[in-house]
Amino acid sequence: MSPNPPLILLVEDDLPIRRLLHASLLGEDYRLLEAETGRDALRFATQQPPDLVILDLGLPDMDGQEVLKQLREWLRAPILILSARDQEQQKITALDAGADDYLTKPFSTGELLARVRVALRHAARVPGEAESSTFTQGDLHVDLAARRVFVSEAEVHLTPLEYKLLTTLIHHVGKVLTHRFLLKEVWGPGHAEETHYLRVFMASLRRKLEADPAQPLHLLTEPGVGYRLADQVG
Amino acid sequence: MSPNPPLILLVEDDLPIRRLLHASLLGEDYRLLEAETGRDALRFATQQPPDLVILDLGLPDMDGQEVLKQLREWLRAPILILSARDQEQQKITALDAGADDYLTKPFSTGELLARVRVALRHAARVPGEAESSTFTQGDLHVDLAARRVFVSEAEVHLTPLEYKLLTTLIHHVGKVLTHRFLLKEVWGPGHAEETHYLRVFMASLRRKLEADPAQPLHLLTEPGVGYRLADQVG
DNA sequence: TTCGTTCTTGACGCCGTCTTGATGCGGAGG
DNA sequence: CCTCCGCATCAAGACGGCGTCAAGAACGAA
Repeated sequence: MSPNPPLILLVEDDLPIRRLLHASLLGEDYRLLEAETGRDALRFATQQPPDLVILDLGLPDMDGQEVLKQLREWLRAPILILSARDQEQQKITALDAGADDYLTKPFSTGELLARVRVALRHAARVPGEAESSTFTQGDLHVDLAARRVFVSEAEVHLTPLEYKLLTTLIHHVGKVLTHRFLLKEVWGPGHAEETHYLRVFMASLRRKLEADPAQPLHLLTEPGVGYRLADQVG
Repeated sequence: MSPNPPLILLVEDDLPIRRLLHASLLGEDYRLLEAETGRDALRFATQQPPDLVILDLGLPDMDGQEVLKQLREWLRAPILILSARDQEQQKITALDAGADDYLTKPFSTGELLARVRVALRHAARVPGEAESSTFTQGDLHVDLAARRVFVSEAEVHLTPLEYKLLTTLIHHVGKVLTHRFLLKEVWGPGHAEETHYLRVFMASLRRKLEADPAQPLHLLTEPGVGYRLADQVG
């Protein structure tokens, strides 16, 4: 899932229903993108890929099934269909075209929200795409999902701040990060000036991660500026 | 998915409906396992873990919601609920308890089959790892389906919260789980800050599961972060 | 109701982590 | 040549987190 509150694209031309859904969804800490037409829906989805789509089949400008197909050509996020009429064949067509769920109006918002949770739960399981959850560089290996660090196969224990500092460097491999930036990220904005902390913890990290802490291969000092995590082992 | 035709566990006590579903499903190249009671359903699922479960909530011997919960404690396969009555709260409860879809009788078999295809499509993405209802690590053995725990062949009794805590760790073996996460999972979102609970229960679990509770081999502490279940015995 | 089990809550001592100060080194500039 | 400043390293103390014990509260079964 993208950044924290999941982004939902709501495609619905009927104003009262859209208002209702708007209220229900925002009450649950989702971010919302609203479209009234199929054309808008496709454009919005491209510009800002949602984590879930709620799609009304009865749109003014194009066939809902067509919108569904075009979205499914590239979008992996779950798609939940709304429809005014309870036609079996339409349901089957939509579900086989890649829809993940199908609700017939009138529906209860409680049920809709529950089905949204189910769909997002599924999406969370699908791995792939998102950043790979491990980082490897020479003899250094970090499993970000498990929060574990290895040097040449041997596990190394890091304290919370050591780990936070290391992952901050990992998220910007190869780039020089200033003292101020690192301090803000790891210790919080209130400690942006305490460069001494950095020295102590860089020393500690080097002792644990570098073969020769005096000749670091990974954790490099940029004099007068900050630190950098090497993006290729020397 | 297991060997080729997916195995579906059909739990339904009403004979006419079971006959109907039997015919529909076999016409689509699925393998079928049929149960009339909740007890049978749980037993069959353990003996031969299915790729999908179709579960009628109205069973003669036990509450369908309870069957759902017990299955979900260890089974990852999608579960599709059937119900005779269209009660909103029941739907929401089931979906939040881990059900993947919910159909109200009477339903069309065409729609059911389409929803089965959707569910299996989802499951297909989750990469393999043969489903197992047991967990073993060194001298620790847990039968998730039977809710029983053994240490070196000897059964150990765990209280409900101890067991929930242990299974939560098992579901993420090798990963560090934060205090907040464990508290939310075991005690509910309302108690995410009461880290003291965790200490008490980890101590209690270690007393029961570890040879030397002061030198735990399974239940490891990550100071300042959380706990981790060792994925290989030291 | 009573009994037994489980969960909650509090107190206390220990240990790991973070903070902080002291010291040494080396390069740049006067 | 000396001084100053930034960087690295070490060590000690403060602090909060962690494990443990135990008593009280809540719950369910008989």
